[in-house]
Amino acid sequence: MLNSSTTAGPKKNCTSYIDVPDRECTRRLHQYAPKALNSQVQKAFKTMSEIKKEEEKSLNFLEEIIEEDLNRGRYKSILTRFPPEPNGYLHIGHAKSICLNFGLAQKYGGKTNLRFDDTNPVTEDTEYVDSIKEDIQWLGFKWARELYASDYFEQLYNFAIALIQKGLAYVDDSTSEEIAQQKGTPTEPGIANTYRSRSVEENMRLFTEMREGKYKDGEKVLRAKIDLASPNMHMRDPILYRIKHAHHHRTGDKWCIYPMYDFAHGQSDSIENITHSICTLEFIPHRPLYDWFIEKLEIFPSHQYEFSRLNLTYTVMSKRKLKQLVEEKYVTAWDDPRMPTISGFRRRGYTPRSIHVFADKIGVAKRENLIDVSLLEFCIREDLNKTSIRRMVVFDPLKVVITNFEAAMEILKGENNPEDPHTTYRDIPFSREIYIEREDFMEVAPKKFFRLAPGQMVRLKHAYIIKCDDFVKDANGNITELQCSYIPESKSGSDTSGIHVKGTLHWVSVPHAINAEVRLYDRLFKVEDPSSEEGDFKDYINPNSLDVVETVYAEPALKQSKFDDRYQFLRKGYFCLDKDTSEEKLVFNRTVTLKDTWAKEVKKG
RNA sequence: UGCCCGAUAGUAUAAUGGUAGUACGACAGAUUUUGGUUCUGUUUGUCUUGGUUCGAAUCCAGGUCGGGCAACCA
Repeated sequence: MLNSSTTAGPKKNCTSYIDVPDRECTRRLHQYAPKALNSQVQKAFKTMSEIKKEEEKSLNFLEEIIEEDLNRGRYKSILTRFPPEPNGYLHIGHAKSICLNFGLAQKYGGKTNLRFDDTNPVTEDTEYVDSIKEDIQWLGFKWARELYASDYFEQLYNFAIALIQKGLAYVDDSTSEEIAQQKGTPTEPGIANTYRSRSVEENMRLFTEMREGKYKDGEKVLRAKIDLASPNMHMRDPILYRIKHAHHHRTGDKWCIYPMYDFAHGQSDSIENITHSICTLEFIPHRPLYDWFIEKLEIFPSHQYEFSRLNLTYTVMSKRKLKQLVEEKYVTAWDDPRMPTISGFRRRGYTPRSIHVFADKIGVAKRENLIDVSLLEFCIREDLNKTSIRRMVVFDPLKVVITNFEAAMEILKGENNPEDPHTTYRDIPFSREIYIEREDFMEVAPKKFFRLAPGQMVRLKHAYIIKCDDFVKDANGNITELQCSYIPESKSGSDTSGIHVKGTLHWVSVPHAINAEVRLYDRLFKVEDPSSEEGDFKDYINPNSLDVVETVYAEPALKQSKFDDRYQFLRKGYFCLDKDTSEEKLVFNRTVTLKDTWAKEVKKG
């Protein structure tokens, strides 16, 4: 017998017996290593703990479930599905679900079906089917099979017949108001009507006639016979089929009865042998029904698991609200770069990789959340910093004359991407007249202003150090021109001047500049969580979410811009070409700004 | 006031009875020919009250707060 005081704690497995001294050792290292040990030991210690972390990379609750199912031999491989209703465009919340469903299958060597939940013909359209497929493909995922709930209409109809014959479904002639009333409330049980006791034969006849089109919309429904007193409202004889004489985008006019979500989704999962049917939290109360159909029909037991949907600060995420923004012209379209739709992010310049990383970083859990949009911005900056092509573009020009520059022009070299060790270079023309950003000059500069001011020096990126000798004002007192001298020995890459300046400015040569339009986007809403505010969410729309600068001045290399390219306009932000670009005009979208600690400094005063 | 779900730094997310950690943010510093990047450091947390236990974020009970459910929507 072991001493109970030493064995009482650890249970479950014996490794904790070993863990205790190990943990104690780790604790001591934590306590003493930083001060007592030299840096090399600290480094080694850190590496070890990092390795440990790699190995112990924790699983989210879905991964845990799947691993257990696989380990226990419940399934040989997993099959997930992404089941959108084609009644709108996909948003970043769907991207989370897509990354989850496809990502889980990839991780565990399984597959994922794309299944359109097209059971309501009046809201759905092929336009949406196409956009959904495009968005998933853009994210880089491949579905195993492209399926439609409507493919199963005949099968689902037979399931309904089976329930009727088991005495588990009946045709109800009540109006929707009557049904709602008879359902009771969460605190009062529902009451049965006379239709509930119809015979199997009568139900069979009536349901057949429903299918044949003998009745008008709303005249009859098929209901499951479960429990009108259930504390779960979804179990109070839910509607299975309703009559809709409507044209379906795939089945045309073949059907005039359509299954409800609850009668279609679980059975579709079952027909496809989906092992893990993952949906959002609001479907939790539907799960008993999902299981009830599977049990009563004795079909493949798919299982439903729920996770919390994504919410992002300064935007809205419901299809209904997004639709409203489009229809009421608060934005130009579903793919307006301010929209949180996948197509909006795509047009704005987000990369699939940045969205994958984002989806990974936010994790998966079952609690309500509101993710700070700065995390998404971090993800896209991190990606674009490594991959984007650097260019110089002046948005608000101030002319600078380099008074001692005598040549007509000089060609300078600029690296296309300093983050890339194998970077290539482009030519940048330099001349006597250049534009700099108006905000980069101040007549009277505060202490920490590292830019141009009378008598002050700055470096022109990829070029020379210049000194501001004088400035010219017009009649209204506006500064119209700067007169500077350059230091010939200070050329980038071969600077022998010995001069050190704190500021570096982007610029373009006046005679070589090309024009473009840039569209600067800000958050769509003024408040973090528009949906939780009083009144209409549209009252909180940011009126300055779009700032169009019709003419900016860009270095000539930008003339060769391609739609797939991503640019960093030095000191300005990340940009990409917009589809509104024409022969006459280049149009760029600002994907995201650069981090700007100077702006913060200024704000602080 | 029925049923269901949830609660860990500002925001997310780990720790599965034994070190409360990570990321983003914020702040400070170093580096920098982008006030970018990179690097370093600092900051802040287990909803509450009891109980079980040598030991509780974790298990149990009560409470509080948040969310969902009464569509012929999904």
